[in-house]
Amino acid sequence: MFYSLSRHKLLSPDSEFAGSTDSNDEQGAVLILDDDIDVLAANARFLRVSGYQVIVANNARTALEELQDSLIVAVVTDLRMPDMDGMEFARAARTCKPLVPIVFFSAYGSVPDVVAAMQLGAVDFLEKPVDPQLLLQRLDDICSVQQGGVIQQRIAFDAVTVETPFRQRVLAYEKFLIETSLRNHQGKIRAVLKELNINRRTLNEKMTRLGINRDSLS
Amino acid sequence: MFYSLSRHKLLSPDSEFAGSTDSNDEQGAVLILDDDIDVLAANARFLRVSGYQVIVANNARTALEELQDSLIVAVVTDLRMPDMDGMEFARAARTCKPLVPIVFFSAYGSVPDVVAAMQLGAVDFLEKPVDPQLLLQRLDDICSVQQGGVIQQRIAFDAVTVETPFRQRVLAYEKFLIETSLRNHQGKIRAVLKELNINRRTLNEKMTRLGINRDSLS
DNA sequence: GGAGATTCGGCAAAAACTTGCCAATTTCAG
DNA sequence: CTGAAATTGGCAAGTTTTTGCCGAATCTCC
Repeated sequence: MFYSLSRHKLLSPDSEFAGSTDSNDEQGAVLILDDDIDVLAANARFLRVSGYQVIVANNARTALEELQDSLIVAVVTDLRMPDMDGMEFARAARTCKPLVPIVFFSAYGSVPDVVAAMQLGAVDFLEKPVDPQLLLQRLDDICSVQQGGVIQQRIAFDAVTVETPFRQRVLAYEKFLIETSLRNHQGKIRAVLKELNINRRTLNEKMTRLGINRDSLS
Repeated sequence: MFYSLSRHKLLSPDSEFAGSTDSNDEQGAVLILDDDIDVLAANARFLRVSGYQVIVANNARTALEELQDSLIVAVVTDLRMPDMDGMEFARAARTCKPLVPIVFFSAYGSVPDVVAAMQLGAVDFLEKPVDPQLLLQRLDDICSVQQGGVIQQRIAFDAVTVETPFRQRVLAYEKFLIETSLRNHQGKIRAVLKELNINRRTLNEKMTRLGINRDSLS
């Protein structure tokens, strides 16, 4: 349904995957989105002091641009905002970076809000005012490629795998694994080889067959 | 880490998967757990009238037994309960049926509660008093193998696939797909063949290689 | 500008996987 | 208990995938 497979060639639409960084490699930044500039600044400062690269935005549009242009490993966003709210933003963010972990926070989060956010693939939902320590904790979790990150990936991956025959599902999964690994290592084949523990020649072959392009991964 | 792979033989510990039914096949029941017998009865009646098979339980222990013994396609549980609460119950349920979709409901659900439930893989979280129509709606969604169900499956599947080399991940995924399909069709190879659109002989081979046993799937 | 590291892809042998055919077993409804 | 339907597995031919080897094209860091 999403892949037209002709023997050896897997033609796919362009897919977009982003993953958490691999700790010891060079890292990307955390994107914080909040329309309240004071809160925004405070949180950003705290995270910076704690060792994170931080990019701030006080409106969804700017945030989406940053997401597009910069290497973002996690997004923290307010839920209530004028114009585009956190949920809409997250939806938009998902289309360009299906895997980026998103943490919501809100002062008036209702149960349905939280459910919706989580179903959208949020990693967590914090209550405002945000406890900096807690936020930090969550980000650390995320960056260690744990829990949320995984669920995140799944959701993006699932979009491809419902109602598709076995072969194609497996191929899509292989593609997903390789692309994710590539992202996690900024396109370094060497690192992917090591992480996936796979023969170099085989990886090349698969990439060709699955139509994976080392460069086209933002 | 979970699989010791020796060339052609994938020796695995026993794995447990359960999935939503495949609509037109014979169906399982919905398990409702609530310590308030009146509410329990009301909801059960409503769902029965709406065409569902319903099994009720007013404590977690009984519910777990039912989950073990009966074919349950979805679980609806209260969050606050004496003894074992909904969260604990869900955790226990996950160990024996990692994939069964669980819907929570609670009168006093706080944001952290909801987050925890969703991270545990809940499909939804409804507020009490539960709107019967809404619950029905949700169950219909679940039974059509949509959203939640998928996320559910992923979570269970993930437990196996973090930090494992490529080959094994792919094999584990194949195994997962086959086992899931088997479950969804009560072990009918015929149906699996059709659903996965795979050669009969190939399926047999894979099952042998992956150590899948048609029977050992509760 | 150049040496060493990294990545790519052609080729061909080896290994692994898929599948049709056929017969044996098992399951299930009467 | 009996026959049809469902499921399995041995074999062998046909395909696809995996890999080692080698040389070429790039990239990276003095």
